Amino acid sequence: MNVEPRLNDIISALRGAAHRVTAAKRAVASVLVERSDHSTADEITRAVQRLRPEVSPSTVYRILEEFETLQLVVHAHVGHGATVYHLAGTVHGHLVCTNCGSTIEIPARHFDLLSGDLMKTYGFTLDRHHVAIAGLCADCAGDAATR
Amino acid sequence: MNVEPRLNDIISALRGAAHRVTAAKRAVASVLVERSDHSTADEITRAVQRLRPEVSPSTVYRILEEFETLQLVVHAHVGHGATVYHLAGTVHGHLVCTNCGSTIEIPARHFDLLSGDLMKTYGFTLDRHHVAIAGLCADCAGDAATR
DNA sequence: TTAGATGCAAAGACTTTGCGCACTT
DNA sequence: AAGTGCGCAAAGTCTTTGCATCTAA
Repeated sequence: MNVEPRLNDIISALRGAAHRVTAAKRAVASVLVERSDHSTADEITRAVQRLRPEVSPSTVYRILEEFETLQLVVHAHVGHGATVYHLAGTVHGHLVCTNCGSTIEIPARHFDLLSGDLMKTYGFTLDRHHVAIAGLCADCAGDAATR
Repeated sequence: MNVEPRLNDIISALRGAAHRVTAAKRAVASVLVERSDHSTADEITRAVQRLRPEVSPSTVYRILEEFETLQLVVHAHVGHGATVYHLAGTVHGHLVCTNCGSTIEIPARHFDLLSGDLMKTYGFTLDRHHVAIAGLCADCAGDAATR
């Protein structure tokens, strides 16, 4: 018992919002729960299709969008690649290496200072769920230095 | 005399790197110089075509890529939309409102603390040119509060 | 002269949309 | 029974690529 609760939370949220609970939604939800990391719509689709081969990509997109409006899921844009999705609740930022493409998740508290600064200076409300910072990861920076 | 210098700088950089100087590159360069703000490839293409209608979008993409490798231009990904490009030299970050889509340019110094923090904690080298922070601009945050 | 650049058109990657049938409620 | 959700296929947006031609050096 460690993934079940979240799955049921999602189902409950759907019912609570008077949205229908379908096989496709269950499958997407279970995939999101079992993959704690970020996934592209394509990765999610392929994982869902292992459970239910008939589910189409467009359905996955529609379900992800629905889950986002219910605040069950958040997405982020990490550089060139496709949009990535993950369950809400684990609020964090992303460091994306522009060289090797790897993504590091970091706790939201790293953005506390910046957040306050931007609010004070520009009245801008930073969205901690959605932050993606580009740069070089330690490995790639090292490579560059050695090269 | 205020746009000429930068245009010539670009031409010089091309020559210095033994790259060819063509009409299309001149047109892209002059468009980049006259638009100090960010532009998508499509906007740049349309502006270029006002000068030289025969220039194709693919050429613009290729030229932008070339200019990036020469560090004359940098790009950033601002949320859902297309990649935006601007001349290098004005190092800054971007605040992108997820509600109205507006972009605010902010000086790189806002990222100094975060940058040091990420380096210390993760060995991650933040790319100040490329940072796009999502959130709500002052107007949209106000609207949300009022609504 | 000749390597590199361009224009055009086609292909690609990712995402959205239209439509009729199926399934949840 | 009623209406939402789904699968499929087509369209859309942004970007890249192949190829024959043209051009800067």
